[in-house]
Amino acid sequence: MSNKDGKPVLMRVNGELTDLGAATVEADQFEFVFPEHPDALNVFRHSCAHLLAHAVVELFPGVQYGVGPAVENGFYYDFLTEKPFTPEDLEKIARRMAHLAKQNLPIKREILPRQDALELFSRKGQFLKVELIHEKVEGESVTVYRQGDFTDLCRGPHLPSTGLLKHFKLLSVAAAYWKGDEASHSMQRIYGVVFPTREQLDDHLGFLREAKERDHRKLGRDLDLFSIQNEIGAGLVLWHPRGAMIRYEVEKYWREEHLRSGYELLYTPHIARGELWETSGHKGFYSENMFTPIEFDHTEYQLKPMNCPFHLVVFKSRTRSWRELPLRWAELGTVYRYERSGVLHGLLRVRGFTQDDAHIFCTRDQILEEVKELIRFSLNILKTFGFVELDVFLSTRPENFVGDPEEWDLATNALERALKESGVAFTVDPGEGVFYGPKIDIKVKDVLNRSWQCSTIQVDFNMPRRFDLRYTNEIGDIERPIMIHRALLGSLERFFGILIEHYGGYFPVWLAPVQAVVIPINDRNAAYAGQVRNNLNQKGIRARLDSRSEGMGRKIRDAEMEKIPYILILGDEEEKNQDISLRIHRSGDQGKMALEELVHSILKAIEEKTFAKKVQH
RNA sequence: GCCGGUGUAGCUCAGCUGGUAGAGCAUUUGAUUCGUAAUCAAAAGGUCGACGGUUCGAGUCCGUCCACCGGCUCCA
Repeated sequence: MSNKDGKPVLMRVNGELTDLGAATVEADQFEFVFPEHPDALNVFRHSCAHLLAHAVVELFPGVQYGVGPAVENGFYYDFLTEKPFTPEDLEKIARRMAHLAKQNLPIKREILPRQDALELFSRKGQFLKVELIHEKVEGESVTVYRQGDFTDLCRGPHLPSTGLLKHFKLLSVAAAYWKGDEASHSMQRIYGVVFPTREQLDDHLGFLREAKERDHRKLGRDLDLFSIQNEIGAGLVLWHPRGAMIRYEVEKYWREEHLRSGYELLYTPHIARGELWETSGHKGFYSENMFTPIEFDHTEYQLKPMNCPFHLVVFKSRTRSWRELPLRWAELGTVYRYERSGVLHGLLRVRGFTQDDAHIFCTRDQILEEVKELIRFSLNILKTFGFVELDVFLSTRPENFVGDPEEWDLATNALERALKESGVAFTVDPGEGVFYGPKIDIKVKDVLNRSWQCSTIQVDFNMPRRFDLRYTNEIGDIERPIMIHRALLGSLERFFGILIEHYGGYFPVWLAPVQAVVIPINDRNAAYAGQVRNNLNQKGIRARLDSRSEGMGRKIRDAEMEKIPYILILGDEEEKNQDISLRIHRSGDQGKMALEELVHSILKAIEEKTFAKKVQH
């Protein structure tokens, strides 16, 4: 079943992965790489992409193959074809791949003179490859890999033979542009996964199933949290009572934490005059994402895509002293951005959303401390939601930028130092900064180890200049403040989507829309059950009474499916002793206990923002 | 926006080559009063995504649009 037969599949020579068959010269360092080694996985993927192309070329004569790399979770290969592939085609292709793998064809590296390679691919009608050689290959020799009758332009390395590719699955087919260019050919991209062992493949397919089960669009409907409907419009979210409850709790926590950390809150309108967006520059560089202006009273108004201009205008509303800085202003500001129809995706990509925005106005000298504080603050809040593993990126000056390179350096150094002094590991993303300044991005990892962009911290010299912001410094001179933009959760909609998937719909008690359900076993117990429910409500616990004329089993089942953390079951025995029987979702029966004991436990879980836990007697 | 796919009851899905719509779950009502994941029965529920066309007749064929899904590109 597995490849654990002790045979190496690659070599590492002087640190570089190479084919087993490669001629070795003067190796200072040399080791064999076995299938189980993580380095081998990308090669498995890449070789499997070749196998895919091999099968497609055999089955569909006339198809041109483009590029087929290994990617994060598997591999793909792009094909230029008259007719798009159908799901049945995929099955057929997979069968052919298995057949070719079974033949255990040797995969051979060959170096051809440039001219020969060009002729070879021209003869086969593979003009995309000819294009690639012209564009990408420098020098007079071209490396190709050959397996059976199939030859592909490739740098390698590859597995020694196709026989190792046993555990793969083709997942989907989608369109992609040739070389990512919208103006170029539309290609058919086939995605697949491959692993050295059956076990790993099964694990991965299990992961995909799990991810599908957790899809926030499905859970949002099943748990009645939110909807997005045609009648309202694409990308516009309706928060149903249960989703709204969760949002309310998130917002409450968010506000409390901000007030505790020296922020003040702002509220600003959803539209503003067109001139504002000219001053801010958004009309110029952001117009693609802005909705068409509205005109009334001979004045143009614009639905806001950003909150920052409003905050700048508040800053400008009177003179500011250095003694006031830093000013930390936060707003849950709802913005509207036009997104191309094809990119909308549940709560993760919408057209109207509420940013948990904040702008910090400070002096140059304060940037470092403010950023350090922002990092601490962000990590602390993300941790509350169970996001402990993070990927942090520092994005530096892009090619197109505004402002003074010296300011850029100042800001970039401040960000870098803040990260280092905070002891946060990070990766530099060169040239990925916003045009007005460098930024720190924080991506959280959810329970399925998937990465989601949430927080962003951006230093901005540009906006304060455009709005001519000033403050008076210690010696009475006028200076321009620096602005730091930051979103922590990103947007409430997006963050909600991430939370739903992270928790799989099983929210911690403080967020659970319904925290407890009371189930009377018999109509005789209905009055007592009502009392218990009221008692819980009075303690601030969101409890519901299930008084339907249904069996207990049914009510329990429904409560479990609704993912209600605490299920209280009351029959004659409980009523007699004035206690309750507790069931915790996913954990089952917890036995009888006094109501006060349970209330205490629930309130503690709410307070500590944890999941429902077994009660300690 | 682009490429491909999809759109039938609140949800999941049947509906053959055009002849006038069906199941399970959910809902409502009635019966049932039950000890840790589905009690029984009945009823109700759809201008078949929208608009236009072909046809004696369209859920089914054609066109346009809308939305959703998988991607590309872009992004909170």
